[in-house]
Amino acid sequence: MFELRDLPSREALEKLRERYENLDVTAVDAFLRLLRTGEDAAASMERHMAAHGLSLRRFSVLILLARNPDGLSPSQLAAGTGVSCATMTGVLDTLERDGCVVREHAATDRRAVTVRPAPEGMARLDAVLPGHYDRVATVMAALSPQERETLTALLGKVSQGLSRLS
Amino acid sequence: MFELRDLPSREALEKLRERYENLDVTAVDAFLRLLRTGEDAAASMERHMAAHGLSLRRFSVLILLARNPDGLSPSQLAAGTGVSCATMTGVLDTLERDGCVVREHAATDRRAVTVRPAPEGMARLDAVLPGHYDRVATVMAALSPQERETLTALLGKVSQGLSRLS
DNA sequence: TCCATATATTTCGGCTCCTAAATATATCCT
DNA sequence: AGGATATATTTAGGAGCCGAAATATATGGA
Repeated sequence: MFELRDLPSREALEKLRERYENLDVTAVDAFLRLLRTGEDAAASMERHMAAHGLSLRRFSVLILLARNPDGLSPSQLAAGTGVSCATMTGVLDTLERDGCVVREHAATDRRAVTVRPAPEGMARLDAVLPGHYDRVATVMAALSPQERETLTALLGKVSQGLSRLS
Repeated sequence: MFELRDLPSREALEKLRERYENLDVTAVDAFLRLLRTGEDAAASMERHMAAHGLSLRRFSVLILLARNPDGLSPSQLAAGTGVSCATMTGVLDTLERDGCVVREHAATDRRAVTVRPAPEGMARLDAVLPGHYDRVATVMAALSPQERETLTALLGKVSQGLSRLS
């Protein structure tokens, strides 16, 4: 048993290639490592957020609202954090229940809603951010400044590659 | 509005540092790029899997079972794919309902369950894998073999950094 | 004006994810 | 043997995720 959580070895991938000849070993290796590391990074952030009554998604919403104190619409927040409008409804329900945001009907367009930050939301952000930046610094301490630049650039190329799929 | 989905610019991060002096700009930049790319890669895979009646998690379970035709326990599958046992129960419910796996009580230990692959599960794997490997190759075509090695190595360092957090 | 079409948000049903608690079975110690 | 403890899995309850359908409101043209 060795796939995914324990990433497959090069030899295992070579063997799989006998069955699936279009399998590109170095490509799959890097891709699985990316999936795994991204998942672990997100899980680690999620744990820190949970200690302060937030989730990664609610945190992202509050970050956006901190920069836009006049409020944003649910659809802007959905686009800004990468989820569907239907999902954002549920996230905002939780944030509103906890007193982190306020929903108001927009003055001009009665279909639209304006979501504004509430003091509790900004307080949670202030409570969670210093520790968050500490943790990021700790994780990235394993890489030199030059290596961080390289990593950022290579991930950018992967993002470009992903956009070619659609 | 620019955070997270549109990653913040270097200037925006410099500005944030006035407020949070422990913010390490190159670290946060690389970390956010990692979160974003990992999420996009997973979402892209998820879409491909969905076209064949699978999810990323159910796919991972089937991959593990393909290499272990004699079956694995729910807890082994949970550990192998990185979720809790409680979550694995639900994943297996779906897979069993769809005829992709079979659950049997273990002969020796009546608490334990053995999950075995069923023909439908292996058929779905065969249907999904060639296209999957094609997609991975397409995404990674943006990187040279040398760059892929570098990316894998750098992500490995990030994983090490993550393990220092706990 | 009034209807068709477009837009903003929510609701609904299904899957996934978690922790904590419940259930069933093993095992170890006296 | 019998009871405490440990292990394997499931259940319960809450959050988040989606696409599709429902609801409410705007807007543009006949």
